[in-house]
Amino acid sequence: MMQLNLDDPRVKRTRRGLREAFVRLILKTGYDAISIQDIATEAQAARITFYRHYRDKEELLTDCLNVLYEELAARTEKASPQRILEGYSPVRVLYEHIEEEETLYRILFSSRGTQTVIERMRHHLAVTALATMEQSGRKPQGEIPLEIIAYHVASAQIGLAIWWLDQNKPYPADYMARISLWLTLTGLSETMGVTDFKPPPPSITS
Amino acid sequence: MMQLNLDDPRVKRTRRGLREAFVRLILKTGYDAISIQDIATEAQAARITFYRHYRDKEELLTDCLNVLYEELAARTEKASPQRILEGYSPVRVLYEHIEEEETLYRILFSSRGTQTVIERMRHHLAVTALATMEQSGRKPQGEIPLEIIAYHVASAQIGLAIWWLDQNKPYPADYMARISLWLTLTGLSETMGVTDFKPPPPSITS
DNA sequence: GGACTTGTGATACACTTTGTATCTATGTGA
DNA sequence: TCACATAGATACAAAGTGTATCACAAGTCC
Repeated sequence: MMQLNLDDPRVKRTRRGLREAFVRLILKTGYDAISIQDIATEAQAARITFYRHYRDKEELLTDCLNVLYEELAARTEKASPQRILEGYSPVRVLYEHIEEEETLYRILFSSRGTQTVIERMRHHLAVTALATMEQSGRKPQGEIPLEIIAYHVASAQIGLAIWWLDQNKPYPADYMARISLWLTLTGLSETMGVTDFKPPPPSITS
Repeated sequence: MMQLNLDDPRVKRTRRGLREAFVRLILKTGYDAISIQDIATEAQAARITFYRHYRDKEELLTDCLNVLYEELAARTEKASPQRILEGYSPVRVLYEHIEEEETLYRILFSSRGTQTVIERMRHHLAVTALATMEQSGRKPQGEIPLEIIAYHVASAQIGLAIWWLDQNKPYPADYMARISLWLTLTGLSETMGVTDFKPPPPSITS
């Protein structure tokens, strides 16, 4: 592909048009059903123009979603340790960003193919955790919905396992399983021996 | 598509052939590069045979990976609350299963398109968490690698956010952010008021 | 403003892939 | 062995892909 000058206003206009058209189409018909021609038509551009800018749909999608990563990364920078105390934790930044860019995040998170299986596994782990908690007959601090706790746990567990395999299993499976269980049970404060900072148990009102 | 008798040995043979051929090809060239013809050829079948069994690649992929979910779900059933004490936690089952079916899990977890962006976000959150922990100057219990803790936290946080959006935001973002932080810090034991059971801090030797 | 450069649009083409139809052959179970 | 369900071979229309060429329009620079 010949190099285009990304500062040229025509290039910027065209690319933005393609990105926006793509997002509209994904929301309307879903990723897989879209052809290059569809994107070009929706963006009121020639099909060949698409190929001048992107190799395929995948590349355009990445271009669309990269802004999310960059924005999030930039904002998270500012969430320094001290400011966590004031409520500026990276988690909060994440949630705020999702609210702002909800459309793009929906596309990002919308399960494509493989994802559905992971999703079902996570759901299963969550349901299992939920059952265990309900059987214990205890009530959570601050009336936190058990469902949330269950998905927190399941996400951490599946996610860590994915990381582990991705890293080519740098530790024994058995060791990982024990750590995973330990971390979900005791949390960071205990693990890191932090006693000075603890947020209040969250409630939906305060 | 006309219904096929899944008990017919010819059908079973054909489907297994297609599944196995597909897995081989994915590992060799990656999902996207594979055409239906490729799969049929690799499975030594006619292309039309593919269409008799699956609507498209996606459906075949799902068929390939469903066994993972079903196996995992079946095994997790057996991990009752009492047996967690003996080490039969759902997490352990997950890790063992991954070790057994490593090839399939690799395919399942291999990032397709959208996933890479989520992956980068998760990585960023992990790095942020890592930096915070390092700045604190504390050592974790039992010498747990900080990297693992970081990815545990990041996975839980991203995962819970995905769930939240998926459920159409049943709680305010602010509330979710506070819960997410609370859970990662304090863990299940404290949240659920469980004091009677705590596994020992994991070490790589024991 | 005028000349030059660069990006876009229109058209065309070869090629691949898809999804279906039709007919024949072969394996399966009663 | 016979009826039937499934697989293979071949063909075809339709859609999509990726590239080439040329004319035109929009930006840039003096």
